[in-house]
Amino acid sequence: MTTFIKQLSANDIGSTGSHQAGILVPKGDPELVGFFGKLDPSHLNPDAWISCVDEELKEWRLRFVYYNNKLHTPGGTRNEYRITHLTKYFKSVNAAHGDSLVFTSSSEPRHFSVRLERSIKPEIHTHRRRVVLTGWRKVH
DNA sequence: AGCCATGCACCG
DNA sequence: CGGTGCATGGCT
Repeated sequence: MTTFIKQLSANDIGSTGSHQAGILVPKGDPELVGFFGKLDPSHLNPDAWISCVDEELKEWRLRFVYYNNKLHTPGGTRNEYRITHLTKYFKSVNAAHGDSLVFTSSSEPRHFSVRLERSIKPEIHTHRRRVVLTGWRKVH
C-alpha cells in the first residue's frame, strides 16, 4: 500500500478559468507512473480508468491518460501523464488552490482511496520521506 | 518539467 | 447555451 500526494495548482481545480482536463502526473518517477497503472507508450494517448473511493465511500471513476503525441506524431509536443474527470469531485469538496489530493493504493489494481487535505493543516510526521517531484510526494 | 491555456465536440 | 472533457500548443 502506497500513498502519493499532489498539491493542487490553480489550474488543477479550474480556478484559472481554463477547462483543461486533469491534473498532471509527472513522468519523472516511474514508481509514480506505475502507481496508477501501466499505459503502453507504443500506443498514441493510451488511457485507463481507475476507481477512487473518498471518505464518504463514494466512488469516483477517473481517467488516467498518457498524452504522448511527441512519440508518435511528427511535430507533436505532448509527453505527459494526466488524471482527468476530477472537476465534480473538486467541486463537491470545495477544493482550493494549495490543498492536497491524497491517493492511497489498495490491494486491487487501479483501485484507490482519495481524500482532500486542506492546506491549512501543518505538516507533521517526521517519518514521512519527501520525494523529489514538484507538487507530488510519496508517503511511506 | 510543470503549469497555463484553448478550439472544438458533445451533452444536458 | 453553458459546462465539461479531449487533445493539443504555449509559457516559464
